Amino acid sequence: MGLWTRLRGRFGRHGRRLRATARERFGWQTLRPGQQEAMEHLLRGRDVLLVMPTGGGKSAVYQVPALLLDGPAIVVSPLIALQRDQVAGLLRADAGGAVAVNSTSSVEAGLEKVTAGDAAFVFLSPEQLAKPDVVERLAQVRPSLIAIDEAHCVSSWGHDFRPDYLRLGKVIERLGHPPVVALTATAAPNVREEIVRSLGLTRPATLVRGFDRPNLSLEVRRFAREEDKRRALVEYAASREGLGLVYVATRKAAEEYAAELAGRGRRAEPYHAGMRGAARTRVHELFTAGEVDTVVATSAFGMGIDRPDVRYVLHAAPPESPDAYYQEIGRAGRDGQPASAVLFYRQEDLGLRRFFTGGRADAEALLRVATLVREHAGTVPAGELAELLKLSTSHLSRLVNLLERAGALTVTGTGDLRYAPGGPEPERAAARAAELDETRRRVDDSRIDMMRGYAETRGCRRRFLLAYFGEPYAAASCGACDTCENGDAPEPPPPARDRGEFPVQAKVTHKLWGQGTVMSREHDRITVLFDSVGYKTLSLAVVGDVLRPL
DNA sequence: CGGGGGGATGCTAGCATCCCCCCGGTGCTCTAGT
Repeated sequence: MGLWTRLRGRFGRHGRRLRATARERFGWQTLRPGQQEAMEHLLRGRDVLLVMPTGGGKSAVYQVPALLLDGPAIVVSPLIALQRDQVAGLLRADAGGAVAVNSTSSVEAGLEKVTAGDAAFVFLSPEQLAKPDVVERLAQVRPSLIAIDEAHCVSSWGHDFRPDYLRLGKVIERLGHPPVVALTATAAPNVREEIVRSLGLTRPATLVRGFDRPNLSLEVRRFAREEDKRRALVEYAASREGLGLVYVATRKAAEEYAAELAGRGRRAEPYHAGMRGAARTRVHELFTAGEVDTVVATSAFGMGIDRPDVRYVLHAAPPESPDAYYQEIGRAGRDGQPASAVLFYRQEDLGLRRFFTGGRADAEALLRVATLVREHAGTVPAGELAELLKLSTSHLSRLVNLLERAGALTVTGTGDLRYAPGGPEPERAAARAAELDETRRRVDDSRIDMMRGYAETRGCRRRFLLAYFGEPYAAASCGACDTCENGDAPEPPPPARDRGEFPVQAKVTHKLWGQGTVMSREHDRITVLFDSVGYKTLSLAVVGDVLRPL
């Protein structure tokens, strides 16, 4: 029997086994096309990147195959609250046990449960997996697969806030690289690429499902004065029926808006990371039970919330990227009924975002780390180095991540630092590391530019967003955004046969900015995503000599 | 990057203007003390 025939035979059997397992162990009567396809890839040992909206059944994609493979499934999850919810869900099913290994209970006890074979699913944060002994214990039980939940965190948090996210690639290697599935609700093409690169996924099957949300109407209201914007937003939220979310930029604003809405007789609650744990839990529960009209929150509120009937998501300030914006407005209208996403926009509000992305890696600290590790022939425990340099461990991790990418440092299996044999001189390494950091900063900045582009476009907003995510949108007008409705939207782009030199998705090269990909095309300009500087919108009239097809 | 608060100045005794400084978002983990 030829290889192809055998493969096809196994492929067919997988489908039936998967559906049977889903039905018998979890009680799911059907599997959606994207789900089953992803599961089949995993069973055949292939890595998967799955982009699917929340509520689309992403968790099922690793849960069902895990029961058909030997060994426990490792699930990387960013929040302890999410780990708890997932474990509770699995314990209700006939799923072979589940445990969360984190600081809220004994790590040792959790690991023992895993080694004893009492857990088919183990949930951990990237920080737990940064501990060599934890990874060692998990390697011994030979995991069946690894799932990275909320995989966009690799890109959005890995560089500064939670640097252990950038170390997951090494962890996957050390666990023997079983099939890996990275799951996220939204990710632009370059974010997808970064996830794949950073996790070290090999030839992953990339599945993107359910991106457009036609029931979500899009609107931007522009203001010159903060005061006017505030009044308009409160007016909107106070007069609206149904459950709503208001996203604000600061904790203070969350308190103020919530108080103002409460003053207007609404059941409104603030939510941000500065509140006590119990108060946050309370708001979360009120929201889940539908016993509140509006939650006014910073970006802290979102992951793991699951109500299908959110009728509006308002933004008192733009978030740092269309990725974040789409994620936040995506929490509205999951039931398929009409819902609204309104951005209350002032250009000045982008300033705070620019401040947040503006932080650069300390060049001097990079050099000191590189120099010290090099002088210390052999390995240096990261903890000792952090103490010596008076750096927090997370700050040091951030520097180490950059120096590692610059080819200067390696991190040993026991978590110690070593200068890479044949690596560049510390000065060159530090300079290269600073450059890598600067590139990331430029790309982050360009995402803010794209957020501004969304807010200020006179074209169809839906087409703008979908183009940003690399999703073609054929219709001339979506009919459900403010620009389409009030007739501002200009002519749709030229038809496919008149695509000119730079069609969407074409690879191009720019004299200054190097390689890029055409993301969208209007009648007179194109937006290109460059590896080195991020998104740039270029006028076709003047692009002449500097841009060429690749 | 932009907004808000506080203090000093400035022109004429109370109020405007300026400048400077500070602040701003996401969570994990480990430890010490109740």
